[in-house]
Amino acid sequence: MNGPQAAKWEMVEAGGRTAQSFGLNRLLGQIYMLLFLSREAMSLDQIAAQLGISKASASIASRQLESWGAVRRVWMKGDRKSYYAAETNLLRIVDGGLLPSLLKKLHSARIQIERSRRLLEEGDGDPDQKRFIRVRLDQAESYRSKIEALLENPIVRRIL
Amino acid sequence: MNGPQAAKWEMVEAGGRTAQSFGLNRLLGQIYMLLFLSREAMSLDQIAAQLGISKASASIASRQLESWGAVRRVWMKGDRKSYYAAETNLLRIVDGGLLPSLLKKLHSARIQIERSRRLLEEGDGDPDQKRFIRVRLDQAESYRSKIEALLENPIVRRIL
DNA sequence: GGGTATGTTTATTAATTTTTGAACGTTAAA
DNA sequence: TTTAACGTTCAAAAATTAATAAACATACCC
Repeated sequence: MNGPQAAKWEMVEAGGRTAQSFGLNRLLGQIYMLLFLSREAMSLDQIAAQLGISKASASIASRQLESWGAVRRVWMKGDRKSYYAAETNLLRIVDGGLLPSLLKKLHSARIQIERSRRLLEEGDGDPDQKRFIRVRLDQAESYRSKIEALLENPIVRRIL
Repeated sequence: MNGPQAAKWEMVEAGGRTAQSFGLNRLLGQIYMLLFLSREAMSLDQIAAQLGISKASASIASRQLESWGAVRRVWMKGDRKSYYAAETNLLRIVDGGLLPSLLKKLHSARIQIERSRRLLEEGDGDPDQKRFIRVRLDQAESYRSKIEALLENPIVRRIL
């Protein structure tokens, strides 16, 4: 194998391992890295062939990546195939998928804490126990909002 | 079920769902939340009983949490059982497990990029192709180091 | 020492996730 | 209107991960 190919393959494997280390499907990291290191956009067949996987798997994983904004579809004139290209701008990936998804989780965490607080106050029980849970729910909400503030902080964005 | 119990259970379930949404074992979120909302530390038997799981599962998950610094073992005088208590200080969890683990991943990413660059430069191949891969590896390393800088930035820590 | 209460490991089972080939639907060319 | 080239969906197979009971190890008590 020549230099570029060897380097690319090494990165593709590392991408797969990294994805797995975050609890994601290995293919997500592999496909992203493959596209990141490809000069031209690739069709599903090309992706599947390069990675030795079925077209079905390539299709599912590529659309997953697309939904996160990590990859985009490009159309070649005079070709019905759809091609995928990596989004190489980190901020665009962050804004287009990662950040919204984290903010959504933080939002539902807030809703959840509110719901629990309601259950706490509406039901009865030992006052001391109630007081304790109340303090902890407040603490949880305090951390939650700090994390939210962190994600939305312009200083943080500017570092990337 | 009374107020505190209902509120607690609601949070335990939410913790499990949140853990799963990050690709983690559901029990990790459930146990942490159970301990976070418990006034006293809990033994493995208590944890297992409350969540309706085996002691083996409770043991494995609790130690996992402990290794991340999210939970700590406390010893009660005159009791051979080991009890677990939630670490409720977010910064301590971040410093004691989360951050080190992310920094470790970033470190091995750097090693990986270096290895690929070596493979690229040592092997032969089309010069244009080589140049392209080189640019992308540089780009990857640039993003990697920015993320590292972000995680180590004191402003970021101060927000939490 | 023998007995008991622990936590951990292990081998197995159960559940979940990933992967696939084949069926399907769609589009556009022939 | 066929036919062919696609991408997607689906049901089943394969692989992985989670959960368990039982065996094991350890520390403590008598």
